[in-house]
Amino acid sequence: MNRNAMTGQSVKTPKARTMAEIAELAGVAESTVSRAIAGSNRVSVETKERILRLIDENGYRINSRARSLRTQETRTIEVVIAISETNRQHFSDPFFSQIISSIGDALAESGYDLLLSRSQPWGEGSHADALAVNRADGIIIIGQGRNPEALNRYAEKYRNVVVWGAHIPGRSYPVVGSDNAHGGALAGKHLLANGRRRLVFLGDVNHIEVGMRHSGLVSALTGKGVSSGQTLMLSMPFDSASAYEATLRLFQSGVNHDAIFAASDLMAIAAMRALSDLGARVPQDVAVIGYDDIALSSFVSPGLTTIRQDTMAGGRHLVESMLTILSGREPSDTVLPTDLVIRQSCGATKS
Amino acid sequence: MNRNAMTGQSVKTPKARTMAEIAELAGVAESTVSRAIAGSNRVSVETKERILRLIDENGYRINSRARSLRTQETRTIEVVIAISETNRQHFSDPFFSQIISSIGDALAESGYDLLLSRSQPWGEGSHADALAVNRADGIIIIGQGRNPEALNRYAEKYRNVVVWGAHIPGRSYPVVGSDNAHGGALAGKHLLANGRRRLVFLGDVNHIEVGMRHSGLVSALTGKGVSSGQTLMLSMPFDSASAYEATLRLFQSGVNHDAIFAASDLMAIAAMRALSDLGARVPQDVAVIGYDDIALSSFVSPGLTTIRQDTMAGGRHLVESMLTILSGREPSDTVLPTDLVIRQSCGATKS
DNA sequence: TCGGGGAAAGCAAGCGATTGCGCAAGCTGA
DNA sequence: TCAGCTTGCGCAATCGCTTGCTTTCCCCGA
Repeated sequence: MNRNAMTGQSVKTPKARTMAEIAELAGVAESTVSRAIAGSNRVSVETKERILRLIDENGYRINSRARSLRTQETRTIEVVIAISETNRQHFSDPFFSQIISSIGDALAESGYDLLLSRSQPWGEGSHADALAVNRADGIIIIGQGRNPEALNRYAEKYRNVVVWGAHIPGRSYPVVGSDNAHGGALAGKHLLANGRRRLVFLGDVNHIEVGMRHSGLVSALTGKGVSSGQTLMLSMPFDSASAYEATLRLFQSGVNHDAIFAASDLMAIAAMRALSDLGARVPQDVAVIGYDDIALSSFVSPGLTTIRQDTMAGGRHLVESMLTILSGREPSDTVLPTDLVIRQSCGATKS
Repeated sequence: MNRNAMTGQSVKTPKARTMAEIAELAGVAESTVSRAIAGSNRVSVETKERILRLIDENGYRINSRARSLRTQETRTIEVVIAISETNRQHFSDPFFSQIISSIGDALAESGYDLLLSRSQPWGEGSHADALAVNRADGIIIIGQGRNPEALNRYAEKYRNVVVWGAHIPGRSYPVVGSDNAHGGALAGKHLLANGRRRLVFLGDVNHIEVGMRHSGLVSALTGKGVSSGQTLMLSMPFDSASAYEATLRLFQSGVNHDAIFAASDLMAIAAMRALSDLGARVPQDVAVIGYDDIALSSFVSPGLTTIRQDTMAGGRHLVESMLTILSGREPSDTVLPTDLVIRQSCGATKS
């Protein structure tokens, strides 16, 4: 540590911690300091400069708790990621980072701070819930998790809740989410168009959004000469390792499926690796299609064909909805389009 | 929106917003409510239960600003990611998510909130800096960025700053970081051991940590029969697209390098894709080694050999250092070990 | 000379919680 | 019966800042 060992003093110690101390140093009242900081023109230029200089010299910073207690706004939005243990979708899934990143950008533009939380206030700890600290102006929840009812009750109790997820009927909160059923259908049609008939779906269908992707897939397949028996649904957590192992086991067992639709790009990439380890070629032997379109998907080999979710737009819309609520108006739901992004992992044919 | 359209009432409106209102409802004083919430045994069990029930019924939540103003602790740590535009390392790089995730875990264990920030308070806006809002008990900074001097000045002025990055001599803050020079050397030795002699380094050497990886590489090569002229250093931003294009251009131009050392796994994966697009085989024609060991690296094909940084330990140490400072003790620096993780992208020989 | 008016700064209330201290009621034992 | 203790709760100050309302001072015109 280099804390000015020469003098033995900590050079970091600010001399003034409160506005009152700055006022004292400047020989003015607290209110004048407050106005100087706010840039009020009710303070003379000289006084203002003197005060700002003292603030700088002393490394003084406004106490945001006191400030927001007085002004009645925290200018903070809490963002919580609904990751359950059984779910196992890891926080470091780039899908989350992307959406958090875009939320962060949108919030910053509006002058809001982002409080990142990993606990789920609507969870079982109802007591902790009741006493939960009211630390933000609103809460943006990413994912409805596996307990949408509890989330629903939570949103009914507290206002200022906005959710990324599926447009569940009867919910009590505004939702921003992409059209999962359509995404699933797109994937199904693309696989069909490339001559695939014996499909595998990889993902936890109890996760609402994933379930909708699956049913979208199924609906695209019906009446197209694909018997439902030909489509295999492998329910599993949301992580790479599960996808890798499931794929490995499935294809080792000698089945002859010719396509995999994974609930996330991360899972799709892991599945491709499993196929490669088994000596199966992608896309010649097995086509693979993912979901999300994370940045990396264009840089794996073969490039991953996938269903794109516009996370950037998603983040922006979530923040927009929140600001709408905070301003007292009625927010609306948003359905983001899902697009097919064709790369190489399904063959190059356009659907 | 489903706000109880039947009755026209918003069922969400809590009836009591402050402790005083709860006290009123319960027929007790505010102090009693406060003690009931805190679980003080100076309140009778019946009163306590009555109060807690009212709290629950009314959806009351403590105002954390008022609370922390009084108690003098915010229980919040700000985490800022030092991403500059020129740098272009994107927030959604899993390296960041991993470290933020582990910081979040460690903070949660200690009862702290995580305020995620993307602006750099030590940046050029010195005026904004002086007036910066003091919203957290401390600040954890990920990466020293490209302006370590400004960061140094900032840390000199304010206390409670902990940084992930390189152990720069003369810095005024505690650092947690991995041994980049050693990591670079490990990569160099591994490539040499696999018979590679004409290396390419991909990364922005003005980024301090990357620079140290590069010099570690160079030092491992000297005296090993590799003339420095044989090693190419390609300075570029921290993102996949740059790495892809640089690799494509380099190998299209007909050079015959036989190994790539990339400053991050994301870049390495993009480089592999470029090689694959050019028809070069990894590892037979060109070996590729990355840096970070993100989860995905074991799921790309071929598996990416890389230098592992222990981000989990990193997050924990960062939080530990911060708590040490907050408790008034002297924090110490941490150097995390870097390990070689051998997969397939350099050939399978152990070094 | 004096009053009006405007600029600059101060006073003090109050945001919503915590907490040391004080007080009343009830119980115990002498 | 009453001092003394325990139990349960209320009073009021306080955290650091913002802001409506005054106050002070100075300049200027009548």
